[in-house]
Amino acid sequence: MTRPFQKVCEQLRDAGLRPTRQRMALGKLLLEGADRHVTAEQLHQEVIGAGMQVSLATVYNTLNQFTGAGLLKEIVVESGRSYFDTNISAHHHFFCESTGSLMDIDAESIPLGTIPAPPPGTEIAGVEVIVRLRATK
Amino acid sequence: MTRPFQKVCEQLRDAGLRPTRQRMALGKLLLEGADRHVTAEQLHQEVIGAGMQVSLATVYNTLNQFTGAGLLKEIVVESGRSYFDTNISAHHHFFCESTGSLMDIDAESIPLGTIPAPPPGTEIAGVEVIVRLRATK
DNA sequence: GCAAATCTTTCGAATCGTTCTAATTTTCAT
DNA sequence: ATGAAAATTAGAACGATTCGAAAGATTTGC
Repeated sequence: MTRPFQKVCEQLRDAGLRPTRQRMALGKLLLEGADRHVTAEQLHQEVIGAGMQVSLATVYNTLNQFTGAGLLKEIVVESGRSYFDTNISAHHHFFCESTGSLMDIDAESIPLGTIPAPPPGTEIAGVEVIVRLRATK
Repeated sequence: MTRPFQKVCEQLRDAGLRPTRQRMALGKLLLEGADRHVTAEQLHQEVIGAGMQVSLATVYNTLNQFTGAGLLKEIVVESGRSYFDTNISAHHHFFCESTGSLMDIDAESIPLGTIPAPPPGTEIAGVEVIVRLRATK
């Protein structure tokens, strides 16, 4: 039997992040199990609810570190709120403004034609498609 | 000779907005001339610099009203900062994270394949593509 | 093993962009 | 002109995020 959270631990080490108690706690919530979209506040509630002692500032720090290390993707769909996506493969999103919910769209589901050449001195870092939804009345 | 700002005035009336002094001042900056991307703070500086007396709160109110009336589009590319685009036709954007600058991409330049059907109870309100750029070193 | 050096976490305060509030001023139809 | 309705204002309030300094861990050299 392998140790339970060995994988998370390795992911952190590979990313150059020490496997501290709070990073492991957040890593367990984010890096195992199904893909999810979380805000810092949601994740803080969740980790507190699990009986772990982690400050909101550390949740922010950790989300930013994970994102910098490529373990998460940040998604910006509303000014004033950041979502973090545990699905780091290239893909797109539905965003429902009325409910604030995000849903993944596979990259292949929206074939993109050629992207225009970027301006001189820049290169393309990523292409994201957001399909905004409204509730039908 | 036609009166200079008649067109802006009509646009406001058509949108159901009274052509007040400050809305006219902002309308002149936004609704005539070339397409542009502005933040509330930038626009406030600009209108103040032009010698007009307009509060920041009014700039925010007006940007939101113009957006609601379809005279502007709001673009979200960074959490914590909203851009407003005077180009209201369907189109996409380059966004350079290092400089914070936005550039338009014609809708035809990025042909989108079929968009997956939206979840039940929702309909597509819009599709936006953001091509994120980084500076080449 | 142990202590020094380094990295992390923490909490509260600070900051940012934005919205709200209540009072004043402007606009428009009469 | 007059009065009702709408708009503007300054500043307070707000939520999300970041900062800063001190306290707490972890690693490294010995």
